[in-house]
Amino acid sequence: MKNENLQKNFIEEFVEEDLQKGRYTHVHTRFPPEPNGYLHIGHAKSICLNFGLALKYNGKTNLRFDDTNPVTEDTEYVDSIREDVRWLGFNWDNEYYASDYFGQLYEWAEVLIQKGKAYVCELSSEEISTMRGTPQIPATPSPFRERSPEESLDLFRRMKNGEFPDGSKTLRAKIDLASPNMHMRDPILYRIIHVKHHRTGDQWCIYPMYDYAHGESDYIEKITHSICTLEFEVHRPLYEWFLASIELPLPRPRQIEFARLNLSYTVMSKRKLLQLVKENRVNGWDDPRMPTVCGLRRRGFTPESIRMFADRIGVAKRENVIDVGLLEFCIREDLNKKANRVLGVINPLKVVITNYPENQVDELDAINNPEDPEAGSRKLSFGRELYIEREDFMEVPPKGYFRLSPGTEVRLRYAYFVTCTNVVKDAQGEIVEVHCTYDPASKGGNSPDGRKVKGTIHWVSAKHAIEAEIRLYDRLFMSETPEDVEEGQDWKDNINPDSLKVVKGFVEPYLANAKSGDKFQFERLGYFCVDADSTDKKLVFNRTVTLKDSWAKMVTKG
RNA sequence: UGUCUGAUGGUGUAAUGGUAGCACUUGUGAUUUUGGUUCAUACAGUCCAGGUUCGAAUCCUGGUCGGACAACCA
Repeated sequence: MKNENLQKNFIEEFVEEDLQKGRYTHVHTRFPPEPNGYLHIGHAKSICLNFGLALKYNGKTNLRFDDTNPVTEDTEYVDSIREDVRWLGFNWDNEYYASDYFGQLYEWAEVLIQKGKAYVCELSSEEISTMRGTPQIPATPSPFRERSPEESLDLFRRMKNGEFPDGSKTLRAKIDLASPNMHMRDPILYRIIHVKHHRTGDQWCIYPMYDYAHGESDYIEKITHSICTLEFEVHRPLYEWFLASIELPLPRPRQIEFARLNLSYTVMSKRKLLQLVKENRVNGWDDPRMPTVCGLRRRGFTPESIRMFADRIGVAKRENVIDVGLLEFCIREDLNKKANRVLGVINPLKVVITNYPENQVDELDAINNPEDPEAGSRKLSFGRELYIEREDFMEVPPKGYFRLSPGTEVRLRYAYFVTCTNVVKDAQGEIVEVHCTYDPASKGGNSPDGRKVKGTIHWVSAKHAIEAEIRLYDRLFMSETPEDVEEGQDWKDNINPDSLKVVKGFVEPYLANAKSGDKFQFERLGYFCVDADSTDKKLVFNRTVTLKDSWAKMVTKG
């Protein structure tokens, strides 16, 4: 941890240099989501970066909603974004909306027109597009390009006043039609959209484009470092052109780009995530298989684990694909220290302890968390009839199998040594019950004669256990790179049909009062959390992640 | 076949002209009342070719390969 903090990423180096050279006297960042979708783990990287920078350099961070397109945006998203950022553990210094600046942005647009740096264009979007040229061939000038500032100003004011229909006119910057950077070929600043805005209502019918609005919003908020993803690198000259052309006094914000997060076995684009939701491939944005912040939260991830993840993946400019295993590592790492251990059986097999008295019940001590002495201990009830994991019994065990099989002795965790004496099968030959004898002297899990057993397995008392629904989640995609597909194939062909299995299991009574969001380690199985669907009558658990399983690995390797 | 940008173990990320390090993954071993945790240990890397230099991952030249960009989206 100490080393990681000493190690500076390239953005921190820029920041320190800027501070040292006196370009800025402080650090002020912003996280600028568009309220048209839910935040995902990629946004979380950006959030940790922006807020982390402010934390590290004693600066500030704004939450700014980039709401310049009323067609796709909604307050529903504003609320979820706020909740997610807060949940991740960050508090913004100011909450702003690009729409707060529509007045100022409009005034500056007039300034640009007056300076002869912008004009009202009456070309349709198709015409603009075909006249834009290609990277090698320059654009052909709009016939309206040389129109006088006075005429443009008049038209622009009338655009604002709602005199023209959608799409009939735009305000364009007058830059460089031959620029190899397509963004400099007279980009659009304003378009006409007669749509109610989620905050400004019907006050405006012209809306600024991202390139124009973003940098000026940064300037208004006195942002020093405007951090964004790599695809905006090409936009930087434009970002700077606007600031310079309006002749805004220094200091101006500095845009710095970093490589967005890609995760193996995951799709991250908003469009694709929306499609998964719309087509019911998942159960909503907060489906525990989704890489959304709300999905991860429901899956049982902690804010700490996500911050740790953001910390470990680092920040750089090169394209990257992070192994989703790292995210799994982070949640295990965090939950290993925090989650209380419990016994739960998700694929039950009945066990009868034949030499255990019919109505006897033992109360046994169980440690809540060996990693945390403060967590204390609890009592476990033991009875004649139990459930164990079906995988923990094999009639014909392979070499190296430490668990229960005919004639072998294992430890029931915190309880007794038991030896399998008999197997009961149904007509189909399926094992329905296993009979064991127990050694009363081994109470608690140790034999006074010092004899050892290789295996320790978990169990629940049939009489005391609570039934629960267990949702076993696996990766949503079978392919490491779901978007890479053969001709004629679709990324959705890579969806894992077994990404969710719902089973009926049994858990110890200790969990009767568990609340939505509570997290536990089911010993030897994994980390589980109580799902929001859980009720007093019916417990529902989500499997967040399995434990590392070196036996399973050995088996698959053969 | 334009512009911008990048290239370090399997995956990420450091080293800013001076011993290529860290994490995850993987292998092996120890400990263990979770085949978990923890601990130890091992494998494995500078895209290529030239040049500058006592010395190059780092600087220069030329290649190669990857990514982004031609929405009235952000």
